[in-house]
Amino acid sequence: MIATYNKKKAEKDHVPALLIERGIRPTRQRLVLATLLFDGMHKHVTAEDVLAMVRRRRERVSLATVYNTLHQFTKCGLLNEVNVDQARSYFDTNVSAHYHFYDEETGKLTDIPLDSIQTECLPSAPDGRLVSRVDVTIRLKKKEVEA
Amino acid sequence: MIATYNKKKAEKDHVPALLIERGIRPTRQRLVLATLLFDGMHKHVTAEDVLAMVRRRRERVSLATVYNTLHQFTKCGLLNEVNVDQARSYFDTNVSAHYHFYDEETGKLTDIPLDSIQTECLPSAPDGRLVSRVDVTIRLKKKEVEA
DNA sequence: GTGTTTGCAAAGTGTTTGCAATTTA
DNA sequence: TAAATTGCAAACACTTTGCAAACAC
Repeated sequence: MIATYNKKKAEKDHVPALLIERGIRPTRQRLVLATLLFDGMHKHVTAEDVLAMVRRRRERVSLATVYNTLHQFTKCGLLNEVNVDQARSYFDTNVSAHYHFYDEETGKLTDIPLDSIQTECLPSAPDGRLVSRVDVTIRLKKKEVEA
Repeated sequence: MIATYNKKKAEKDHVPALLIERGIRPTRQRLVLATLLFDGMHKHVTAEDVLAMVRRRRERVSLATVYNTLHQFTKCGLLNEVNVDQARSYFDTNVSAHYHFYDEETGKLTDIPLDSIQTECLPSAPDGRLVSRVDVTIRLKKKEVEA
């Protein structure tokens, strides 16, 4: 959460560079999405969220392109996909190691800084596998008791 | 994983009791599913997996009923839903506290006993919320390097 | 110019639902 | 028999795909 991030400069320099240095062509659509997503604030977004942000800015990117681009950004490490709800995909602009609160009622995701959790004693990966990622999700429910 | 579980006895006594004591009517379909799922071996299944098991046994339960029943069983604590892949829902017959390896290539889930992981220092739930569950998934990829 | 990317609409996937017929207690 | 449950098929929500037009280098 870098509150005093210079957004204008980010748009002019960092964003195209971000794509180019990962071998992604900085097309108009990709720049729109990268500018919206990588503004210095961490976000958890769905494809529909992104489309809504695009339209709020009076830009035009199709839903198909939003999906394609989110997956490209994920593949090259600019985004993380978060699996908490089978019904929809969340993408996290915070790609550093951290975990999540997931509010089952509202569907809201919140970051938990890594140092709040102790994860030294993780078992090692079996046979010919490598650990790709460790996902920790603390699912939250209403305080009212019910099962 | 209770290898020497007496399946015949389970079918005759435990399975209907399992449903009745949770206020679920032991209909033919529910008994078929409960018998398949709660045979003493822990399983990670999708709705399609369950339907395939049903047919292998020459039983008849519709896909809609499989879904309804899996959700009922989940609601009353007989199953746990596992969120690892946005494309499909997995249900876990092991409802005790434990975590998972998820093989991103094969889609296979494997249990990790709780004591392999150290989770004392979890942050507490915010505001008016309670922790519903803590999900820990260690995602595995092929050993071959590729980002 | 040439290969890449886009947008649309159509297809696909897993899941849920409406409702008449069936089953359970 | 009254209420709950089932099965089918249609509806659904989200996501992916095929392909012609537009674009980037």
